[in-house]
Amino acid sequence: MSEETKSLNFIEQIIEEDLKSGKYTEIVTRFPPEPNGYLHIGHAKSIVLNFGLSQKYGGTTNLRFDDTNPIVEDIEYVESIMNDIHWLGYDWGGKEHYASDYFDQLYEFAQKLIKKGLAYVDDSTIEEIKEMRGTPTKPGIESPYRNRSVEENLDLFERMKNGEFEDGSKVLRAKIDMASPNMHLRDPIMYRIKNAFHHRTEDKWKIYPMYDFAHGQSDAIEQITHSICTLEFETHRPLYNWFIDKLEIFPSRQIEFARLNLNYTIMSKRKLLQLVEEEIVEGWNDPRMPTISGMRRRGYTPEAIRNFCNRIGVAKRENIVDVALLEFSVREHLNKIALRRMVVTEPVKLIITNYPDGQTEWFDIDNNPEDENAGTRKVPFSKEVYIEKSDFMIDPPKKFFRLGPGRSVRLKNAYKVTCDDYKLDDEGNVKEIYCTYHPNSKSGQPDTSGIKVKSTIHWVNVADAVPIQIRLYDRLFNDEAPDGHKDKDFMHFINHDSLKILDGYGEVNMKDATMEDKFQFLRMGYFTMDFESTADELVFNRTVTLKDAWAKSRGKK
RNA sequence: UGUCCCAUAGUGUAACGGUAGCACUACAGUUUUUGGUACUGUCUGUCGAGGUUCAAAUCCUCGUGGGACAACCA
Repeated sequence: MSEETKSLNFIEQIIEEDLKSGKYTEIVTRFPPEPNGYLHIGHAKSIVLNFGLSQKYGGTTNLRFDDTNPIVEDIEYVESIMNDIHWLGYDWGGKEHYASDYFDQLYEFAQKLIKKGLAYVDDSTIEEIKEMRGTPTKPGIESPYRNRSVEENLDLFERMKNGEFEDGSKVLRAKIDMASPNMHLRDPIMYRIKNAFHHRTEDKWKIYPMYDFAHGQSDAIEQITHSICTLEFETHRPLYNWFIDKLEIFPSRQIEFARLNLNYTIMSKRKLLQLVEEEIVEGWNDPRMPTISGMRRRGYTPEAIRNFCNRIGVAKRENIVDVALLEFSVREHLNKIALRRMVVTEPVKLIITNYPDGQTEWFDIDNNPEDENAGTRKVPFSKEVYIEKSDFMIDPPKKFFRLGPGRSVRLKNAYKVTCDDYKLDDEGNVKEIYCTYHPNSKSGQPDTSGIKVKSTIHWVNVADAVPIQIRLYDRLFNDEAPDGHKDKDFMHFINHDSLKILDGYGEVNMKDATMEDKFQFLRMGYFTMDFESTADELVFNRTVTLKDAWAKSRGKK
């Protein structure tokens, strides 16, 4: 709430001016997805922007499905989209809108333009229209059908609607300027004939409006004050305004901002679909996908995604945001809410030779040192525990703080132990580690052992260890800009080691985990329970690693 | 040989004619029973050339670089 933190993006500035000048007393924004695919993190930016604006300034945000192309759209997508938006924490007042709700109104708008002599039916083929349009540097030429009479146009247009003509045989065009330097003003197509089944209007319509003759008009009908879209629609704006002007409808204002790009990530719906179809990933909700559903399954929280979207800002310049910022945003949130648990991902058995056979101690351990309200849990400890394979080295370098022959370490919340010996299996891997423990180093009590340790490691009691499948996800692409190469396809940069599955053990409390619970597996990262978990084996997805100075310094060598 | 948009540390984003700041990253250090967290510090920036002005990241001109536009897609 402090004054000095007030720094507005350019859209907020526009809105504040409109509010201050009295142009509007409250604002109406909209989020207008086409129901032809799943939402991804790029959509999240738009959602957070639009809903955030109406929350901040007072007003509403409509959810409107831009369903003007029945060929590619489906009810399945409208449901997933609504689900994702709700999960992100936004609500659209219970009633979603559809461009298809306005088809009758749009038809009347078109008739109005025809009557004004500003629209005409064109019988040219798709190729002819393309040919006559010219190029950005060469003016187009006018269609021979351009000067039909109002009566003829009205009649033809009605017959188009009635289904008298074949797909592609006619279109309705706005009569503007075939020589305009803006291609979108060269008599843009308003309606095309499609004998297709629409998921909502079913067989009612044989003609469907194009984006340019549906979007702005829908905005006007809903009295959207600020219609926020991405940069590629910039050149559509003159047409958007032309229709408002000629139709004399509510003057929504289109404002464009730069879409989100993330390094090591692709955002194109088409390419994401390819990953799904070629089974590079398991589906739209694969935890490696940048889709909302994928990130949810990966363990991201709505808060983290919202914070990320607010942090990246809104501007008009092209940008490529570092995924590190996304990862920071989840860690930041998960650090505060995730319960700590001890889970060993690559188990090696550690046997405490001087610990009494058959004895078990139960320690009270904090669920989350960052949150005193998180309470404690009881964790058993006895003679045999599992520790992480990577926490022991036969011949450790001097910067290695963990266990090795003759070295000591603290078992988290338990005792300090000193390694006396180890045993290898047939392949030369460490199979068992033998230690003595120091009873007077018991956690929570004055430590009189005199033993110095350089690190504390996590462990899991063997007797009641819970088998856990651990899915470690890495980035899907090895290249920072997988779709930014002219000579190489993005598929060339697929990281084929993006999923590693391990079978580990969790402390006894892991039995109580339920779907989508968030944990920090101590020293390993943040994890969430996957819906593929069964009674026999719990499955956990790694959302993100902890920052790991040790791993990083090793990686450099 | 078009029209439109854009240009600030490595990345993202502020500064609206008056001290170039914030976050992330990277690197150092302090604390730590997580090599986590927290905290401290360091490195690094106004695309170029002119002009206007007491004063320019900001306004103007010209360059340079990047992007969008030629679906009966959105």
